[in-house]
Amino acid sequence: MASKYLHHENIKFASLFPANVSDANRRFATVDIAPATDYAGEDAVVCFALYEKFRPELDANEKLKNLYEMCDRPLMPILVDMERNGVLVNRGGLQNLSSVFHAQLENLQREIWDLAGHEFNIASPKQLGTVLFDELKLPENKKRSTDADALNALAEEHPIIEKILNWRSISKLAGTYADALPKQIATDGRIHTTYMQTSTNTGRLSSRDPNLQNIPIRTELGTEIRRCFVAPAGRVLISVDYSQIQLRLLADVAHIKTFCDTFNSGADIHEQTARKIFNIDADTPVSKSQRRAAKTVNFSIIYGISSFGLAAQLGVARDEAKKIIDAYMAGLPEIKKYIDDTKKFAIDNAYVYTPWGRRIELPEIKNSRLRQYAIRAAINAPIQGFEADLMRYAMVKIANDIVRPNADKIKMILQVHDEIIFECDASAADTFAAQIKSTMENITKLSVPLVAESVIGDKWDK
DNA sequence: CCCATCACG
DNA sequence: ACGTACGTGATGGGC
Repeated sequence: MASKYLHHENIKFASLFPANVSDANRRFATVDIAPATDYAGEDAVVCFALYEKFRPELDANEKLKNLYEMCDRPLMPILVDMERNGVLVNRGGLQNLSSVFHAQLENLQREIWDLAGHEFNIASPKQLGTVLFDELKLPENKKRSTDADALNALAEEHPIIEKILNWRSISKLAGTYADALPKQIATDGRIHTTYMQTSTNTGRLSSRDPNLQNIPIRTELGTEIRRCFVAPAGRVLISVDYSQIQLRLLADVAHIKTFCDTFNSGADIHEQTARKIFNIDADTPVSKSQRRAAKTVNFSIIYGISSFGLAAQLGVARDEAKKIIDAYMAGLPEIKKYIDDTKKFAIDNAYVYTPWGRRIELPEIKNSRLRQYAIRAAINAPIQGFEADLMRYAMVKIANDIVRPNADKIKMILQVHDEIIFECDASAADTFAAQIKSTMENITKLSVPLVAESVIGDKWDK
């Protein structure tokens, strides 16, 4: 297959004609790619200033059209540029990791087979289930699941569990990244993903062939994969990400006074939440485990809470989780109102809006079997969708104001939902990083500050 | 081809 | 009584 970045027309079609895009979205594909400088001028600022005030006299279709003109259409040529730019990859680094991973997998496999008493395919959930539940007689869960949650619950039961978990995680890193990514490196030494602008329900982008929005970071070994994404000699990578953006947007969208106060004062939102749900006074320190639990609770709100789900996530009894939720809701009445109002709107209309007018369809809310799922999606959609609106507009503004006028010094190369990554001349990195951070923080004015953090390095390992 | 699993935000 | 956290994409197993 020819390198797609050499074929401009193919990139355009890859970006705009995703195979699975609905007919309703195919109109996007008919738009000519035009220079982004044609869009998002003063009109856009006025337009979004109106959105921020939720002006009821603005017609919803007019808002949607404006959002398209300001955020979605001008983003197309920017995504084309990002796909053409690609990201430089350290092929040798990935190959070294691959060798290390496969050696570790061999050793772990031998140990696992010894403990099981025979050879079997560890990657097969069916065969693994037979070994764990039938032969070793470990306690079964209801679906005989062998996923990480299920295995962690069995960790004390048998030494084989820890080794399987370890094998699984290394197998993932090897198969999906260390082995697969080198095959995607083009003749210029770079990986050129394809960004999908119309494949998510919320307005986020997605990335495929390969997906560069799920490069590992959460484990030490995973970070080694990420460190293989590099800058050429004399250049650096700048990563700028929004800090806790979804919780900030929830605070704004749902008008949660105490959240707004916390963010405006610069205090730690998860620590404040811990004080509320565990009733800790201002003079007593919040423990790490209390803060971690509070963080889980805050996220559970964004995703649509249930005491059962929270109990599973926190590893506590269901009535304990219910007590935590009750304490939380009692201290933050606006959250209950936001959830109730959003739920009612979604059930009545089968869609919800973001503050900037992006309309997110929820047809499954009419299906009694899928309704609960759709209600949780409805609670999350205005927040995740608003994040997407802000990111799209930030990308348009940064492309217009910073990247295009300095195309010889800086390129936008990646986007990962709340983060944008640039490659630029090392000598100019500090200046550009400050400009980008400022553009992102001032992309709109909300009742909470938006905070962005930048990291500069010769590798992508913020 | 679907499913289970797991990488990311 | 029921099921039970939002949004994605890639992989290998197994029918």
